[in-house]
Amino acid sequence: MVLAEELHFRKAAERLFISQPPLSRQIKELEGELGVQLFQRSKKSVNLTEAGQFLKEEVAHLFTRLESIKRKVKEIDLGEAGHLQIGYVSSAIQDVLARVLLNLKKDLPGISTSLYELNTIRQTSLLSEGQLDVGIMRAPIKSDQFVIYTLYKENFALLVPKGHPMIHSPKQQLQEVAKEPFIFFAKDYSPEYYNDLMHMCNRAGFTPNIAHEAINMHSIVRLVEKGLGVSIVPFSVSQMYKNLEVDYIELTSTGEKTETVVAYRKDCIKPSVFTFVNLLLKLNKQIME
Amino acid sequence: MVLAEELHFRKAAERLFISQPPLSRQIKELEGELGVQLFQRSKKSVNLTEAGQFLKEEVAHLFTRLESIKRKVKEIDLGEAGHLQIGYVSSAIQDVLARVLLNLKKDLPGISTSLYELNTIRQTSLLSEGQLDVGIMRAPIKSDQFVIYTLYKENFALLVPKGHPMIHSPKQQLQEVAKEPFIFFAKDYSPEYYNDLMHMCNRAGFTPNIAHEAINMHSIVRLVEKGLGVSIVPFSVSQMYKNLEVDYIELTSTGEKTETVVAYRKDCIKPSVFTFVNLLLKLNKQIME
DNA sequence: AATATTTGATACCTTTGAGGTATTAAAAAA
DNA sequence: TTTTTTAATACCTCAAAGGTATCAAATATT
Repeated sequence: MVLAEELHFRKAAERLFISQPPLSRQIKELEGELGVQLFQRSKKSVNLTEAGQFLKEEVAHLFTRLESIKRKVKEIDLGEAGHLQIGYVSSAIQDVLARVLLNLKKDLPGISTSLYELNTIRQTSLLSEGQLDVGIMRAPIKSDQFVIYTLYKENFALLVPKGHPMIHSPKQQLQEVAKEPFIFFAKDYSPEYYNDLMHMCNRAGFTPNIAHEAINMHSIVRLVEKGLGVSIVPFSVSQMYKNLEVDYIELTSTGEKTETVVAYRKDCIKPSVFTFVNLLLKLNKQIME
Repeated sequence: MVLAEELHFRKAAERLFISQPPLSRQIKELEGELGVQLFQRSKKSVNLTEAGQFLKEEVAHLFTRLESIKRKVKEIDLGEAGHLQIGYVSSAIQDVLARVLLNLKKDLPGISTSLYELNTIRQTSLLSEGQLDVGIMRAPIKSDQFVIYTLYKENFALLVPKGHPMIHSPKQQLQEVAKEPFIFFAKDYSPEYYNDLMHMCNRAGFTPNIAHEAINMHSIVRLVEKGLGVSIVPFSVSQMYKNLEVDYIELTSTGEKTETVVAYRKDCIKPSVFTFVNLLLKLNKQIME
């Protein structure tokens, strides 16, 4: 390349900080290896042959490309580039997640993401298989192969259709809806969560009449809105569905709390995962204050 | 690359025909140079990091690209690829040229061409400057810096409008149109050719009355067709404009001939030029027989 | 549980080949 | 004619690529 630019053996050798003879030899060897004459030499001048001209242009492109690859490799290593497979539960407030993604897009455009709405069980298994890089899900997580950070703990809320008599009741205790049909998360789909709710009801002294089961938060709220029953949901869900015809009654007295966490594999070595989780924790902290 | 494929130092070293320790060192040096960890090593397994995975894919592309570049360089060297700047005079039969280009397109798609209709003078100067690789033009060429091959020698023909009385004349000598207006190639545009025609007329005992000058063959034929005069053209032109309302009277008795040649620079080193000229001469010979 | 085997890393030695020096032949400049 | 400049050649030197021996840790085998 340098000789192709200089078209002068001595000057090219100078630029390469070597002496002229080794350069002459290098070029000869290259031509021998390709089986193609690249330079037209005479005592008075050195010129590129057509093949040499072509090779010079192409190799210049290769070098440019190689440099950009090296830059990107460095970015990936620093967690400034990469692709993330992210899972989240439907009940998690998507507010923080959306902010994180906007921030990433603005400051670290090298990081791209794929998002999957998945329940906690599915997320843990996909994380284990390496199909998922990060999961935003609901505690407790039994496995010990994950690094887990709490995003927030919150009370549950009783979810009732708008105009339900209980909102005028003075005590607002869970027992008051013991006789009403309940809408739960499907048991085999999210057993931990199912059990949580069941225990709450039992402690309140009744076994709920489960009229319907659903597999995501949106369906539950819709069913309640249509008057098909009541449900118990994390209180933050009230932020997600403000404009629907439902009411939320925070269950402060039960003492039960639910915890949303972010998790990734202990043996994770994708730098972008750390970038993502750090940003998530930072923005989450800001929102919590 | 080999380690990224094998994910096993010993096996990779084996494939590279070196022992394992130097490979370990090479990888360590590469990682040091990039400042990025590419492999996740443990005693039980070797894996690519995200950065390593990216680098592997990109470098694989670079290698593929490099191979295709080497192939093309070899093709250029063998005259099987390249780009040719070709000049030709408007009076040359384009039949051979068209056949050459079709043959090239079919058998040597790596060779692309740019065609320029130019007079002999312009072609010789562009050839000298290196703006043109090959010229198809009319002899004589004065310069000694070209390799020149004769394509064909031919008689001139008197070009007259269809129905001109001379076609019924028994002798068909040039003198018979001495009084008629002539259409010539512009003198400063193609002086050699102009002089040729002038000498012919002089030898026939008259000085032509030049009513119009034109700068390409097509214009001349059109002007004659419209009855604006007569002209003298190479006989092969009759093959090019068969369907126009003109007649050609071959001037066999004058003894004057015109020669079409192909030329390129003596110091030409573009292999595709030789491919082109050889093909041109071969096809021309076939046509002449 | 004990032993054998396999793995990548380390230390140190060997040798190849990249680079340097001296010089030449030919062309260009003085 | 002399001097300078250029790329090529011959030969030498030494750095760096590769090899050998070995280690420590993890598996596999007994």
